[in-house]
Amino acid sequence: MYSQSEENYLKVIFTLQKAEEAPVNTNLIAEKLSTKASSVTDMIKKLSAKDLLSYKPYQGVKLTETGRSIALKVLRKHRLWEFFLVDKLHYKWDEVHEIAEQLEHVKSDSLIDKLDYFLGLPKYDPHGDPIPDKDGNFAGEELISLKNMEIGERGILKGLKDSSNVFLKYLDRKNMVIDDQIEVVDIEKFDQSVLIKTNWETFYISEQVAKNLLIKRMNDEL
Amino acid sequence: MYSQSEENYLKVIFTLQKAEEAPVNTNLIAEKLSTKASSVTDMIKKLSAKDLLSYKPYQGVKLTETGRSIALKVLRKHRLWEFFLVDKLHYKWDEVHEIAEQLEHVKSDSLIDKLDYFLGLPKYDPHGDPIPDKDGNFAGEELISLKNMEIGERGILKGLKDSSNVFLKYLDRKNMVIDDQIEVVDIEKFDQSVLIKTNWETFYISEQVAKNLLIKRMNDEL
DNA sequence: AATATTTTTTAGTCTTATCTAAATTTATTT
DNA sequence: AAATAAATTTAGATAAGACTAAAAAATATT
Ligand SMILES: [Mn+2]
Ligand SMILES: [Mn+2]
Ligand SMILES: [Mn+2]
Ligand SMILES: [Mn+2]
Repeated sequence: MYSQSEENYLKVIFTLQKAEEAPVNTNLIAEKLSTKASSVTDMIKKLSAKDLLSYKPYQGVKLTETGRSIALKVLRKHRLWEFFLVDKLHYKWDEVHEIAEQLEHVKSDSLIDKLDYFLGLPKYDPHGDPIPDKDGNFAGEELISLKNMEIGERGILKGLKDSSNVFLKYLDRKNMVIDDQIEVVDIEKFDQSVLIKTNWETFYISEQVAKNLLIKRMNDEL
Repeated sequence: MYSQSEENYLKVIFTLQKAEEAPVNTNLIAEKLSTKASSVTDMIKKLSAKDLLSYKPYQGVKLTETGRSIALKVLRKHRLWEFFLVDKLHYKWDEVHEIAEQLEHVKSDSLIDKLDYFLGLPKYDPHGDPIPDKDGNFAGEELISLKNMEIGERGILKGLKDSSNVFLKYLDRKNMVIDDQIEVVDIEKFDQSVLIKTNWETFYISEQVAKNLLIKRMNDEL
């Protein structure tokens, strides 16, 4: 069994490792966990001694297979609980993260699989993030940032790069939800803002917003 | 916000205080929490400094109103989660306590009320223990121990004094569940064992078992 | 190549919650 | 009323996880 703190480190390192390919550095981890670099070094040593990650001083860390599989389990729990909170308790998508941060640490071999079944084996959490299954396999669709789409292309909003509450609330105000169809109508040369057309309206979003929307391209042949 | 440890102390002191009326003594708390008396003294001082209980050295402790209301909240959470685990995830009643011990410490003002509503505002947990409502009010029925019933009396099994897994499994083997009707057919003079009649069979239970079954008397006029 | 800056690690401290062993207080016997 | 036993508290230690300040290593700049 691993402590809450250990689990949080593994989870954060996993997501950082996913984003950048290189070894994950101390300061980044510290920032994501709102702690200090020295604390990170301490914990890194502990996790390294337990063979959950490999670590060369000053060279950053990389999860081992064991470390990765623990991180995936925590992520699975986090996302399933988020789904539960939204789908069954009718929370809004910007209200569930903090609660899931706590629920993800509940220890029980059977609990999460029973919850998964109860929820109908969902594939994505309320923010469009894929939920790893029992064996740690993701629903692997390659999503691209809306920023990388060209004029005329269409796709479906499937996930978010940024899931901060302030961004979630912005999307709420724009009435944008996961699974919306989106078409790129125009891209403003000056500031890279994007004119998009949803099922209901056509409006501009900033480059920063476009960057954080993950789209599943629609192949027009289907 | 209170730590898990603080919440566990308050909860245990509350239930002990309920059983015996006198101030709760150190050793009892230590035993219930599987810890040492010296640790209990330490924590007691901390809780006393926070005005959650009153404490005179060597004289045991008594919860303050604040302490009591926190204990009730924890109990409410514990029992609602147990209900969720049995009713929605289909756990058996002897499998839920350990998981609920963890879930009861999840912090969120809205979560437990939403869960309560989702579950249909249940009044009793799977072991027949009353679930305090939002304002800390119990469903107050006075239950009596089956041991105190007389020959010929009838009643309904509504709760257990002992909810240990070994007892719960015993009841499973006897096919006894909450809300069963029970009639006292005879009481053996020699060892106080009780011959009871349920809807399906008639059989003997030991005095010790009788002591731990809580019955709602059936007033025959209704 | 030498210097300056940034990143990371080490050293030492703190808090929370435990523990063991010893001292103290209260309760029970003789 | 002593003496003995039991319950409780104190004293001192330990472990996890965090922090600040200082040292060391790696990068970047002149
Ligand atoms: Mn989240
Ligand atoms: Mn999410
Ligand atoms: Mn329980
Ligand atoms: Mn219960």
